[in-house]
Amino acid sequence: MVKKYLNESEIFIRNVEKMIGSEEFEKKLKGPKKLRIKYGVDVTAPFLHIGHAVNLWLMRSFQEEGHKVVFLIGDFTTKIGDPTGKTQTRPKISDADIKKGTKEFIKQVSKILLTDKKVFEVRKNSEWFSRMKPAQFIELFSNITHAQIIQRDMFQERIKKGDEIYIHEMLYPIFQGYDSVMIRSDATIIGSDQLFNEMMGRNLQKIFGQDPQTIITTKITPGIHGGPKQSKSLDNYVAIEDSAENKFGKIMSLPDDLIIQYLETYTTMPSAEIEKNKKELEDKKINPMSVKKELAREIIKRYHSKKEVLKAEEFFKKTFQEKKLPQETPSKKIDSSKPIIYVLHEIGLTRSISDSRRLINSGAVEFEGEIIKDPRHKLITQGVLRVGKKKFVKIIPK
RNA sequence: GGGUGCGUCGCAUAGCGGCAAUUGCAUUGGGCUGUAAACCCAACGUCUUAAUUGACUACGUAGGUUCGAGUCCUACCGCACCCA
Repeated sequence: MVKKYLNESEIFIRNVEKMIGSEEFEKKLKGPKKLRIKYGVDVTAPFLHIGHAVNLWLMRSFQEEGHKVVFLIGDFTTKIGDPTGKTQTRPKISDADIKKGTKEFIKQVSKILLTDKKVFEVRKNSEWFSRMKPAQFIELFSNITHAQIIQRDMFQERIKKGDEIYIHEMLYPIFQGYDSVMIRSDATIIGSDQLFNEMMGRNLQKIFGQDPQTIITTKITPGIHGGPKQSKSLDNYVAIEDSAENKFGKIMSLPDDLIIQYLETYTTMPSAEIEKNKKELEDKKINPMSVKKELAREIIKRYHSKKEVLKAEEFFKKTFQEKKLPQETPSKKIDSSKPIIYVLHEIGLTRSISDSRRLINSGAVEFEGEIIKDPRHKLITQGVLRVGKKKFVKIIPK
């Protein structure tokens, strides 16, 4: 156990779920050499939310002690397709896409990680895989047995159900594992879904005479509606790229019973203070809303300046608590001769004209604070159009 | 290879030949609130009309029977189970 390390570091205690190879890890940390931390990414989906950020903040804490994060782009393996996901499709991906994705990814990551060359290194796994000859691949595969691969729970499930397992899917973990060998990874911080693949890394590292990497998995919290973990497709995330205002709003819509969990996972608020909040919430001494505001401030300040945090809160107050309209909204030019029902659809506030009609009928459409009930109403003056609680567009008629 | 059953709006589910199609969840809007939960109401294919007016498109795919087909028939595709 790395009790020592764990006890010293709150970020560890709060966020780490499991650690494999902790003894070696502690030894290495005590040694003179700086560690190499593998961070494998799929740059075809350059999208990070605060759930991903938990891992990144951990990496950051290592960087601050001089350890290096190796940002590993799985460009070669992307072409195979990771069976971890549900989809079987293998999109063809061009070098240009990879370049673009990498740039975007690093932009988002740099909100958290240091990108100084001393502690940040970018690599691609095509560097080694695309140079390997068939014979070398066979040689690599000969290190791993069938039984080792199919013990993976996902494969077991498929076997039970009588579903197919394709050869390339079985090879994927080997590729990902070999990456650890090639970059001489000392540790990697991952979500538990990647555990199997990274274990393969340990296997291969041992075979190739290296110290196996330590695997650190982090705890997962539910998405902002309380259900499953944050993901893009479920639209239940707070993205790193979201504006401060947006982050604030999303956090305020969080169910009450997640407040404490979110404080622990996504903020650096001292544990003692969290404990205090928890108690006061339980005893109903404090309004959950005010704790939630605190939560929002704490999360946002990790990604934005103090000024922006204040601005976001101000925005929230004005817009939602005092029901005033926000000053800053996207603006769109519209054709003033068209009835509102069409305009709504054209500027993307509604799905279809029928949808516009429904929303108008249910009183969801407001212009400058006045509910519009007539679908044929024409917008001839400039102003803010609002649909539902959250959608605003400033319109400029012409 | 042979047999049986099944494929319906995101998921799940109903549908004796007259159906834009039931119900639950999810979603969206309104109310109550703290852009929380719970709760109440409503909507939930597209376009059109002053108006549920009118039209078009939908029940795995393609044909057929019928005034009329999600519902019956045939073939195909996909899925599940059983036999070999």
